[in-house]
Amino acid sequence: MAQTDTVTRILDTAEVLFAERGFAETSLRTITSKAKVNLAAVNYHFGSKKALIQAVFARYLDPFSERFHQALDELEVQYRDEAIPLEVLLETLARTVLEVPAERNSLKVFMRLLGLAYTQAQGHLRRYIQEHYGNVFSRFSDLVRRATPELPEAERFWRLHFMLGTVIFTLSGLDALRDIADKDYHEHVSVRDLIRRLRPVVVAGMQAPLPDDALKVAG
Amino acid sequence: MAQTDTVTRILDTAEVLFAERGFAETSLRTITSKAKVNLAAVNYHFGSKKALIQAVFARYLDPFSERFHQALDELEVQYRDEAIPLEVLLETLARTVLEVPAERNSLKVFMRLLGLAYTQAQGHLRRYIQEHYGNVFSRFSDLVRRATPELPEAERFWRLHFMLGTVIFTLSGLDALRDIADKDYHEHVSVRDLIRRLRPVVVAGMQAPLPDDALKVAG
DNA sequence: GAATGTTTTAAACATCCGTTTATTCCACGC
DNA sequence: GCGTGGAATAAACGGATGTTTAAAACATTC
Repeated sequence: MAQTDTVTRILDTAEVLFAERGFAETSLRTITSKAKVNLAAVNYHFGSKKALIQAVFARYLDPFSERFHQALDELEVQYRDEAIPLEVLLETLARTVLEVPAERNSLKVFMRLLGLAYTQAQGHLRRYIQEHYGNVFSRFSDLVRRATPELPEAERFWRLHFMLGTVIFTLSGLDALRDIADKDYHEHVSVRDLIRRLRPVVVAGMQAPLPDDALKVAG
Repeated sequence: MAQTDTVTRILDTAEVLFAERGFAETSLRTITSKAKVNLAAVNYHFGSKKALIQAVFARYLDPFSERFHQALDELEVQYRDEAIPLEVLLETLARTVLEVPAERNSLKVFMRLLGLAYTQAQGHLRRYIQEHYGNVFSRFSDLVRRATPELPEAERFWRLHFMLGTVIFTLSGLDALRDIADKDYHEHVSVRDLIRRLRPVVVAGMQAPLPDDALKVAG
Protein backbone atom coordinates (compact mmCIF):
# COMPACT_ATOMS: atom_id res chain seq x y z
CA MET A 1 0.00 0.00 0.00
CA ALA A 2 2.61 2.53 1.05
CA GLN A 3 5.30 2.64 -1.58
CA THR A 4 5.16 5.98 -3.38
CA ASP A 5 1.71 7.13 -2.39
CA THR A 6 3.61 9.63 -0.28
CA VAL A 7 4.06 11.56 -3.51
CA THR A 8 0.34 11.38 -4.24
CA ARG A 9 -0.64 12.45 -0.75
CA ILE A 10 1.67 15.44 -0.99
CA LEU A 11 0.25 16.47 -4.35
CA ASP A 12 -3.35 15.99 -3.25
CA THR A 13 -2.85 18.08 -0.14
CA ALA A 14 -0.69 20.72 -1.79
CA GLU A 15 -3.09 21.47 -4.63
CA VAL A 16 -5.96 22.10 -2.23
CA LEU A 17 -3.92 24.32 0.07
CA PHE A 18 -2.33 26.23 -2.80
CA ALA A 19 -5.78 26.83 -4.29
CA GLU A 20 -7.10 28.05 -0.96
CA ARG A 21 -4.26 30.33 0.11
CA GLY A 22 -1.77 30.82 -2.70
CA PHE A 23 1.78 29.63 -2.92
CA ALA A 24 3.70 31.93 -0.61
CA GLU A 25 1.05 31.64 2.07
CA THR A 26 1.22 27.84 2.12
CA SER A 27 4.23 26.46 3.97
CA LEU A 28 5.74 23.04 3.46
CA ARG A 29 5.09 22.37 7.10
CA THR A 30 1.37 22.94 6.65
CA ILE A 31 1.31 20.69 3.62
CA THR A 32 3.27 17.84 5.13
CA SER A 33 1.53 17.87 8.45
CA LYS A 34 -1.92 17.85 6.84
CA ALA A 35 -0.77 15.10 4.47
CA LYS A 36 0.62 13.13 7.43
CA VAL A 37 4.00 12.97 5.81
CA ASN A 38 7.44 13.94 6.99
CA LEU A 39 8.55 17.49 6.32
CA ALA A 40 11.66 16.40 4.44
CA ALA A 41 9.60 14.27 2.05
CA VAL A 42 8.84 17.23 -0.20
CA ASN A 43 12.47 18.06 -0.76
CA TYR A 44 13.31 14.38 -1.08
CA HIS A 45 10.70 13.58 -3.73
CA PHE A 46 10.40 16.89 -5.56
CA GLY A 47 13.65 18.69 -4.83
CA SER A 48 12.23 22.03 -3.82
CA LYS A 49 9.01 23.90 -3.18
CA LYS A 50 9.15 25.42 -6.65
CA ALA A 51 9.36 21.98 -8.21
CA LEU A 52 6.39 20.88 -6.12
CA ILE A 53 4.34 23.78 -7.44
CA GLN A 54 5.22 22.85 -10.99
CA ALA A 55 4.37 19.21 -10.34
CA VAL A 56 0.93 20.21 -9.06
CA PHE A 57 0.28 22.02 -12.32
CA ALA A 58 1.71 19.28 -14.49
CA ARG A 59 -0.71 16.78 -13.01
CA TYR A 60 -3.59 18.85 -14.41
CA LEU A 61 -2.06 20.30 -17.53
CA ASP A 62 -0.46 17.18 -18.96
CA PRO A 63 -3.76 15.32 -19.36
CA PHE A 64 -5.50 18.53 -20.41
CA SER A 65 -2.93 19.23 -23.09
CA GLU A 66 -3.10 15.71 -24.45
CA ARG A 67 -6.89 15.58 -24.57
CA PHE A 68 -7.25 18.99 -26.06
CA HIS A 69 -4.76 18.26 -28.83
CA GLN A 70 -6.67 15.10 -29.53
CA ALA A 71 -10.03 16.88 -29.63
CA LEU A 72 -8.63 19.48 -32.01
CA ASP A 73 -7.24 16.71 -34.22
CA GLU A 74 -10.73 15.28 -34.53
CA LEU A 75 -12.24 18.66 -35.31
CA GLU A 76 -9.68 19.32 -38.03
CA VAL A 77 -10.48 16.00 -39.64
CA GLN A 78 -14.19 16.71 -39.39
CA TYR A 79 -14.01 20.20 -40.88
CA ARG A 80 -11.37 19.48 -43.51
CA ASP A 81 -10.41 22.81 -45.03
CA GLU A 82 -13.28 24.81 -43.61
CA ALA A 83 -12.72 27.00 -40.61
CA ILE A 84 -14.01 25.50 -37.40
CA PRO A 85 -16.75 27.79 -36.05
CA LEU A 86 -15.92 29.82 -32.98
CA GLU A 87 -18.74 28.30 -30.96
CA VAL A 88 -17.44 24.82 -31.65
CA LEU A 89 -13.93 25.79 -30.60
CA LEU A 90 -15.12 27.33 -27.36
CA GLU A 91 -17.42 24.39 -26.71
CA THR A 92 -14.55 21.97 -27.18
CA LEU A 93 -12.33 23.96 -24.90
CA ALA A 94 -15.00 24.06 -22.23
CA ARG A 95 -15.67 20.35 -22.52
CA THR A 96 -12.01 19.46 -22.19
CA VAL A 97 -11.54 21.74 -19.22
CA LEU A 98 -14.52 20.06 -17.58
CA GLU A 99 -13.39 16.55 -18.35
CA VAL A 100 -9.88 16.66 -16.99
CA PRO A 101 -10.45 17.37 -13.33
CA ALA A 102 -13.84 15.69 -13.30
CA GLU A 103 -12.24 12.43 -12.36
CA ARG A 104 -11.18 13.89 -9.07
CA ASN A 105 -14.10 16.35 -8.99
CA SER A 106 -11.77 19.26 -8.42
CA LEU A 107 -12.67 21.68 -11.17
CA LYS A 108 -12.74 24.44 -8.63
CA VAL A 109 -9.19 23.70 -7.57
CA PHE A 110 -8.04 23.55 -11.17
CA MET A 111 -9.53 26.96 -11.91
CA ARG A 112 -8.12 28.51 -8.78
CA LEU A 113 -4.69 27.23 -9.74
CA LEU A 114 -4.98 28.71 -13.21
CA GLY A 115 -5.95 32.02 -11.69
CA LEU A 116 -3.01 31.91 -9.31
CA ALA A 117 -0.63 31.08 -12.13
CA TYR A 118 -1.68 34.31 -13.75
CA THR A 119 -1.85 36.60 -10.79
CA GLN A 120 0.83 35.45 -8.36
CA ALA A 121 4.29 36.59 -9.30
CA GLN A 122 6.09 33.23 -9.39
CA GLY A 123 8.15 33.88 -12.52
CA HIS A 124 9.34 30.29 -12.57
CA LEU A 125 5.77 29.08 -12.92
CA ARG A 126 4.96 31.33 -15.84
CA ARG A 127 8.10 30.20 -17.59
CA TYR A 128 7.35 26.56 -16.88
CA ILE A 129 3.80 26.79 -18.23
CA GLN A 130 4.84 28.82 -21.24
CA GLU A 131 7.58 26.36 -22.06
CA HIS A 132 5.55 23.18 -21.59
CA TYR A 133 2.11 24.20 -22.76
CA GLY A 134 2.65 27.21 -24.97
CA ASN A 135 2.10 25.22 -28.14
CA VAL A 136 -1.44 24.17 -27.12
CA PHE A 137 -2.38 27.80 -26.71
CA SER A 138 -0.74 28.68 -30.03
CA ARG A 139 -2.66 25.99 -31.84
CA PHE A 140 -5.97 27.07 -30.33
CA SER A 141 -5.15 30.66 -31.08
CA ASP A 142 -4.49 29.84 -34.75
CA LEU A 143 -7.81 28.06 -35.06
CA VAL A 144 -9.61 31.00 -33.51
CA ARG A 145 -7.92 33.21 -36.07
CA ARG A 146 -9.42 31.17 -38.90
CA ALA A 147 -12.81 31.28 -37.20
CA THR A 148 -12.83 35.06 -36.87
CA PRO A 149 -11.21 36.43 -40.03
CA GLU A 150 -13.04 39.71 -39.68
CA LEU A 151 -11.20 40.56 -36.46
CA PRO A 152 -7.94 42.52 -36.71
CA GLU A 153 -5.00 40.54 -35.42
CA ALA A 154 -4.41 42.57 -32.29
CA GLU A 155 -8.09 42.85 -31.50
CA ARG A 156 -8.47 39.09 -31.46
CA PHE A 157 -5.47 38.73 -29.20
CA TRP A 158 -6.94 41.09 -26.68
CA ARG A 159 -10.43 39.67 -26.83
CA LEU A 160 -9.16 36.18 -26.25
CA HIS A 161 -7.49 37.42 -23.11
CA PHE A 162 -10.56 39.38 -22.08
CA MET A 163 -12.56 36.19 -22.25
CA LEU A 164 -9.84 34.24 -20.48
CA GLY A 165 -10.11 36.81 -17.74
CA THR A 166 -13.85 36.46 -17.53
CA VAL A 167 -13.73 32.73 -17.12
CA ILE A 168 -10.71 32.36 -14.86
CA PHE A 169 -11.71 35.27 -12.66
CA THR A 170 -15.23 33.94 -12.22
CA LEU A 171 -14.44 30.30 -11.68
CA SER A 172 -11.40 30.93 -9.53
CA GLY A 173 -13.24 33.33 -7.25
CA LEU A 174 -16.27 31.09 -7.32
CA ASP A 175 -16.62 30.40 -3.63
CA ALA A 176 -16.72 34.04 -2.62
CA LEU A 177 -19.17 34.90 -5.39
CA ARG A 178 -21.34 31.91 -4.66
CA ASP A 179 -21.67 32.99 -1.05
CA ILE A 180 -23.02 36.35 -2.15
CA ALA A 181 -25.29 34.85 -4.77
CA ASP A 182 -26.69 32.30 -2.35
CA LYS A 183 -27.42 34.98 0.19
CA ASP A 184 -28.99 37.48 -2.21
CA TYR A 185 -30.83 35.25 -4.64
CA HIS A 186 -31.30 31.98 -2.80
CA GLU A 187 -30.29 30.19 -5.94
CA HIS A 188 -27.40 27.80 -5.72
CA VAL A 189 -25.34 27.53 -8.88
CA SER A 190 -23.10 24.69 -9.89
CA VAL A 191 -19.94 25.12 -11.90
CA ARG A 192 -21.77 23.69 -14.89
CA ASP A 193 -24.55 26.25 -14.41
CA LEU A 194 -21.97 28.96 -14.49
CA ILE A 195 -20.38 27.67 -17.66
CA ARG A 196 -23.82 27.60 -19.25
CA ARG A 197 -24.24 31.24 -18.29
CA LEU A 198 -20.74 32.13 -19.42
CA ARG A 199 -21.12 30.76 -22.92
CA PRO A 200 -23.38 33.38 -24.51
CA VAL A 201 -21.46 36.14 -22.78
CA VAL A 202 -18.14 34.95 -24.09
CA VAL A 203 -19.45 34.46 -27.62
CA ALA A 204 -21.06 37.89 -27.62
CA GLY A 205 -17.86 39.42 -26.31
CA MET A 206 -15.76 37.89 -29.05
CA GLN A 207 -18.23 39.07 -31.70
CA ALA A 208 -18.83 42.55 -30.32
CA PRO A 209 -18.57 45.43 -32.78
CA LEU A 210 -15.10 46.88 -33.20
CA PRO A 211 -14.28 49.84 -30.97
CA ASP A 212 -14.53 53.37 -32.29
CA ASP A 213 -11.32 54.80 -33.54
CA ALA A 214 -11.95 57.75 -31.29
CA LEU A 215 -8.70 59.13 -29.96
CA LYS A 216 -9.98 59.61 -26.49
CA VAL A 217 -12.03 57.31 -24.36
CA ALA A 218 -13.90 59.75 -22.19
CA GLY A 219 -14.39 63.37 -21.32
CA MET B 1 9.86 69.12 5.24
CA ALA B 2 10.09 65.96 7.30
CA GLN B 3 7.13 65.90 9.65
CA THR B 4 4.73 63.14 8.63
CA ASP B 5 5.86 62.61 5.10
CA THR B 6 7.28 59.42 6.48
CA VAL B 7 3.73 58.11 6.25
CA THR B 8 3.46 59.23 2.64
CA ARG B 9 6.79 57.74 1.68
CA ILE B 10 5.78 54.43 3.20
CA LEU B 11 2.45 54.42 1.35
CA ASP B 12 4.02 55.43 -1.96
CA THR B 13 6.63 52.71 -1.75
CA ALA B 14 4.32 50.05 -0.38
CA GLU B 15 1.67 50.41 -3.06
CA VAL B 16 4.20 49.96 -5.83
CA LEU B 17 5.84 46.95 -4.22
CA PHE B 18 2.51 45.34 -3.33
CA ALA B 19 1.32 45.79 -6.88
CA GLU B 20 4.50 44.25 -8.25
CA ARG B 21 4.83 41.25 -5.97
CA GLY B 22 1.74 40.80 -3.86
CA PHE B 23 1.34 41.25 -0.13
CA ALA B 24 2.99 38.22 1.37
CA GLU B 25 5.95 38.50 -0.98
CA THR B 26 6.66 42.08 0.09
CA SER B 27 8.42 42.40 3.43
CA LEU B 28 8.34 45.41 5.67
CA ARG B 29 12.12 45.51 5.44
CA THR B 30 11.96 45.85 1.67
CA ILE B 31 9.40 48.61 1.94
CA THR B 32 11.16 50.59 4.63
CA SER B 33 14.61 50.32 3.14
CA LYS B 34 13.40 51.39 -0.30
CA ALA B 35 11.43 54.21 1.30
CA LYS B 36 14.50 55.23 3.32
CA VAL B 37 12.57 54.96 6.53
CA ASN B 38 13.20 53.06 9.70
CA LEU B 39 11.79 49.57 9.93
CA ALA B 40 9.79 50.31 13.05
CA ALA B 41 8.07 53.25 11.38
CA VAL B 42 5.43 51.03 9.81
CA ASN B 43 4.34 49.57 13.09
CA TYR B 44 4.56 52.96 14.74
CA HIS B 45 2.41 54.81 12.19
CA PHE B 46 0.09 52.07 11.02
CA GLY B 47 0.14 49.50 13.80
CA SER B 48 0.69 46.41 11.71
CA LYS B 49 1.32 45.20 8.19
CA LYS B 50 -2.36 44.39 7.73
CA ALA B 51 -3.28 47.94 8.65
CA LEU B 52 -0.73 49.23 6.16
CA ILE B 53 -2.31 47.16 3.41
CA GLN B 54 -5.73 48.58 4.25
CA ALA B 55 -4.32 52.10 4.32
CA VAL B 56 -2.89 51.63 0.83
CA PHE B 57 -6.34 50.68 -0.43
CA ALA B 58 -8.11 53.43 1.43
CA ARG B 59 -5.94 56.05 -0.24
CA TYR B 60 -7.39 54.97 -3.61
CA LEU B 61 -10.86 53.89 -2.66
CA ASP B 62 -11.85 56.83 -0.48
CA PRO B 63 -11.52 59.37 -3.30
CA PHE B 64 -12.98 56.90 -5.78
CA SER B 65 -15.99 56.24 -3.62
CA GLU B 66 -16.62 59.92 -3.05
CA ARG B 67 -16.30 60.89 -6.73
CA PHE B 68 -18.38 58.00 -7.94
CA HIS B 69 -21.21 58.77 -5.56
CA GLN B 70 -21.07 62.36 -6.75
CA ALA B 71 -21.14 61.36 -10.42
CA LEU B 72 -24.10 59.09 -9.81
CA ASP B 73 -25.88 61.92 -7.98
CA GLU B 74 -25.52 64.09 -11.06
CA LEU B 75 -26.77 61.34 -13.35
CA GLU B 76 -29.81 60.76 -11.21
CA VAL B 77 -30.67 64.44 -11.34
CA GLN B 78 -30.14 64.49 -15.08
CA TYR B 79 -32.28 61.43 -15.80
CA ARG B 80 -35.01 62.12 -13.26
CA ASP B 81 -37.26 59.10 -13.18
CA GLU B 82 -35.93 57.47 -16.32
CA ALA B 83 -33.48 54.62 -16.07
CA ILE B 84 -29.90 55.64 -16.76
CA PRO B 85 -28.74 53.73 -19.85
CA LEU B 86 -26.24 50.96 -19.28
CA GLU B 87 -23.64 52.54 -21.54
CA VAL B 88 -23.79 55.75 -19.54
CA LEU B 89 -23.36 53.88 -16.29
CA LEU B 90 -20.36 51.96 -17.56
CA GLU B 91 -18.91 55.09 -19.08
CA THR B 92 -19.22 56.93 -15.80
CA LEU B 93 -17.64 54.08 -13.92
CA ALA B 94 -14.74 53.97 -16.36
CA ARG B 95 -14.23 57.71 -16.22
CA THR B 96 -14.15 57.76 -12.43
CA VAL B 97 -11.73 54.84 -12.28
CA LEU B 98 -9.48 56.71 -14.71
CA GLU B 99 -9.71 60.01 -12.86
CA VAL B 100 -8.81 58.92 -9.38
CA PRO B 101 -5.29 57.62 -9.84
CA ALA B 102 -4.56 59.94 -12.74
CA GLU B 103 -3.25 62.53 -10.38
CA ARG B 104 -0.38 60.24 -9.47
CA ASN B 105 -0.43 58.49 -12.88
CA SER B 106 -0.68 55.11 -11.26
CA LEU B 107 -3.71 53.54 -12.85
CA LYS B 108 -1.74 50.37 -13.38
CA VAL B 109 -0.96 50.15 -9.68
CA PHE B 110 -4.58 50.77 -8.78
CA MET B 111 -5.76 47.97 -11.04
CA ARG B 112 -3.13 45.56 -9.83
CA LEU B 113 -4.21 46.26 -6.29
CA LEU B 114 -7.84 45.61 -7.11
CA GLY B 115 -6.86 42.34 -8.72
CA LEU B 116 -4.83 41.34 -5.69
CA ALA B 117 -7.69 42.19 -3.37
CA TYR B 118 -9.77 39.65 -5.22
CA THR B 119 -7.25 36.92 -5.74
CA GLN B 120 -4.95 36.96 -2.73
CA ALA B 121 -6.48 35.34 0.27
CA GLN B 122 -6.16 38.20 2.80
CA GLY B 123 -9.54 37.75 4.40
CA HIS B 124 -9.08 40.92 6.44
CA LEU B 125 -8.82 42.92 3.22
CA ARG B 126 -11.99 41.54 1.71
CA ARG B 127 -13.84 42.28 4.92
CA TYR B 128 -12.41 45.78 5.07
CA ILE B 129 -13.38 46.61 1.50
CA GLN B 130 -16.80 45.06 1.83
CA GLU B 131 -17.45 46.99 5.01
CA HIS B 132 -16.19 50.36 3.81
CA TYR B 133 -17.15 50.38 0.15
CA GLY B 134 -19.95 47.86 -0.14
CA ASN B 135 -22.59 50.54 -0.42
CA VAL B 136 -21.03 52.07 -3.55
CA PHE B 137 -21.25 48.74 -5.27
CA SER B 138 -24.82 48.26 -4.09
CA ARG B 139 -25.86 51.60 -5.45
CA PHE B 140 -24.24 50.97 -8.81
CA SER B 141 -25.77 47.53 -8.88
CA ASP B 142 -29.24 48.96 -8.31
CA LEU B 143 -28.84 51.41 -11.15
CA VAL B 144 -27.71 48.65 -13.47
CA ARG B 145 -30.84 46.76 -12.49
CA ARG B 146 -33.02 49.62 -13.67
CA ALA B 147 -30.99 49.85 -16.89
CA THR B 148 -31.43 46.17 -17.73
CA PRO B 149 -34.96 45.24 -16.68
CA GLU B 150 -35.04 42.40 -19.18
CA LEU B 151 -32.29 40.50 -17.36
CA PRO B 152 -33.32 38.03 -14.66
CA GLU B 153 -32.02 39.06 -11.26
CA ALA B 154 -29.43 36.31 -10.92
CA GLU B 155 -28.31 36.60 -14.50
CA ARG B 156 -27.46 40.27 -14.03
CA PHE B 157 -25.55 39.51 -10.87
CA TRP B 158 -23.37 37.00 -12.62
CA ARG B 159 -22.83 39.10 -15.71
CA LEU B 160 -21.72 42.06 -13.66
CA HIS B 161 -19.11 39.85 -12.10
CA PHE B 162 -18.14 38.37 -15.43
CA MET B 163 -17.44 41.87 -16.68
CA LEU B 164 -15.65 42.79 -13.47
CA GLY B 165 -13.46 39.77 -14.10
CA THR B 166 -12.73 40.82 -17.64
CA VAL B 167 -11.62 44.27 -16.67
CA ILE B 168 -9.70 43.53 -13.50
CA PHE B 169 -8.02 40.47 -14.93
CA THR B 170 -6.91 42.34 -18.02
CA LEU B 171 -5.76 45.55 -16.42
CA SER B 172 -4.13 43.87 -13.45
CA GLY B 173 -2.18 41.45 -15.59
CA LEU B 174 -1.44 44.21 -18.02
CA ASP B 175 2.32 44.12 -17.96
CA ALA B 176 2.59 40.44 -18.74
CA LEU B 177 0.01 40.68 -21.53
CA ARG B 178 1.60 43.78 -22.93
CA ASP B 179 4.93 42.02 -23.20
CA ILE B 180 3.34 39.31 -25.34
CA ALA B 181 1.39 41.79 -27.42
CA ASP B 182 4.45 43.93 -28.04
CA LYS B 183 6.46 40.94 -29.15
CA ASP B 184 3.82 39.41 -31.42
CA TYR B 185 2.13 42.45 -32.88
CA HIS B 186 4.64 45.26 -32.46
CA GLU B 187 1.83 47.45 -31.32
CA HIS B 188 2.14 49.13 -27.99
CA VAL B 189 -1.13 49.67 -26.17
CA SER B 190 -1.82 52.18 -23.46
CA VAL B 191 -4.25 51.62 -20.64
CA ARG B 192 -6.63 54.00 -22.35
CA ASP B 193 -6.35 51.99 -25.56
CA LEU B 194 -7.31 48.92 -23.65
CA ILE B 195 -10.30 50.55 -22.06
CA ARG B 196 -11.43 51.64 -25.50
CA ARG B 197 -11.18 48.02 -26.64
CA LEU B 198 -12.88 46.76 -23.52
CA ARG B 199 -15.97 48.88 -23.84
CA PRO B 200 -17.75 47.19 -26.75
CA VAL B 201 -16.87 43.78 -25.36
CA VAL B 202 -18.32 44.57 -21.96
CA VAL B 203 -21.48 46.08 -23.41
CA ALA B 204 -21.97 43.11 -25.73
CA GLY B 205 -21.39 40.73 -22.85
CA MET B 206 -24.02 42.39 -20.69
CA GLN B 207 -26.52 42.34 -23.55
CA ALA B 208 -25.79 38.82 -24.77
CA PRO B 209 -28.81 36.56 -25.35
CA LEU B 210 -29.93 34.58 -22.35
CA PRO B 211 -28.46 31.10 -22.04
CA ASP B 212 -30.43 28.07 -23.17
CA ASP B 213 -32.30 26.34 -20.44
CA ALA B 214 -30.62 23.15 -21.53
CA LEU B 215 -30.00 20.91 -18.57
CA LYS B 216 -26.57 19.90 -19.66
CA VAL B 217 -23.79 22.05 -20.97
CA ALA B 218 -21.91 19.65 -23.17
CA GLY B 219 -21.73 16.07 -24.42
C1' DG C 1 15.15 77.27 27.96
C1' DA C 2 13.21 73.56 30.53
C1' DA C 3 9.46 70.32 30.05
C1' DT C 4 6.47 67.66 27.31
C1' DG C 5 4.87 64.87 23.79
C1' DT C 6 5.78 63.02 19.32
C1' DT C 7 8.75 60.86 15.97
C1' DT C 8 12.89 58.32 14.73
C1' DT C 9 16.32 55.00 15.52
C1' DA C 10 19.07 50.68 16.50
C1' DA C 11 18.76 46.52 18.49
C1' DA C 12 16.70 42.57 20.02
C1' DC C 13 12.82 39.11 20.15
C1' DA C 14 10.24 35.33 19.01
C1' DT C 15 8.62 32.75 15.02
C1' DC C 16 8.46 30.85 10.95
C1' DC C 17 10.44 29.48 6.71
C1' DG C 18 12.86 26.14 3.06
C1' DT C 19 16.49 23.14 3.04
C1' DT C 20 20.07 19.79 4.66
C1' DT C 21 22.03 16.28 7.43
C1' DA C 22 22.50 12.04 9.73
C1' DT C 23 20.11 8.29 11.25
C1' DT C 24 16.77 4.70 11.12
C1' DC C 25 13.54 1.81 8.82
C1' DC C 26 12.25 -1.57 5.57
C1' DA C 27 11.95 -4.43 1.39
C1' DC C 28 14.29 -7.05 -1.87
C1' DG C 29 17.99 -9.85 -4.26
C1' DC C 30 21.66 -12.85 -3.58
C1' DG D 1 20.53 -14.51 6.72
C1' DC D 2 22.74 -10.71 5.33
C1' DG D 3 23.78 -6.74 3.10
C1' DT D 4 22.35 -3.19 -0.03
C1' DG D 5 19.67 0.75 -1.57
C1' DG D 6 15.67 3.52 -1.61
C1' DA D 7 12.41 5.75 1.48
C1' DA D 8 11.03 7.77 5.91
C1' DT D 9 12.21 10.20 10.03
C1' DA D 10 13.88 13.57 13.67
C1' DA D 11 16.70 17.18 14.34
C1' DA D 12 19.20 20.96 13.25
C1' DC D 13 20.77 24.97 10.20
C1' DG D 14 20.86 29.45 8.43
C1' DG D 15 18.15 33.03 7.18
C1' DA D 16 14.06 36.03 6.85
C1' DT D 17 9.87 37.81 8.77
C1' DG D 18 6.60 40.91 11.75
C1' DT D 19 6.74 42.99 16.01
C1' DT D 20 8.46 45.09 20.35
C1' DT D 21 11.57 47.58 23.27
C1' DA D 22 14.17 51.22 25.09
C1' DA D 23 16.94 54.97 24.10
C1' DA D 24 17.85 59.05 21.33
C1' DA D 25 16.41 63.02 18.52
C1' DC D 26 13.26 66.30 17.50
C1' DA D 27 9.56 69.70 17.74
C1' DT D 28 6.29 72.41 20.43
C1' DT D 29 4.46 74.77 24.29
C1' DC D 30 4.64 77.38 28.28
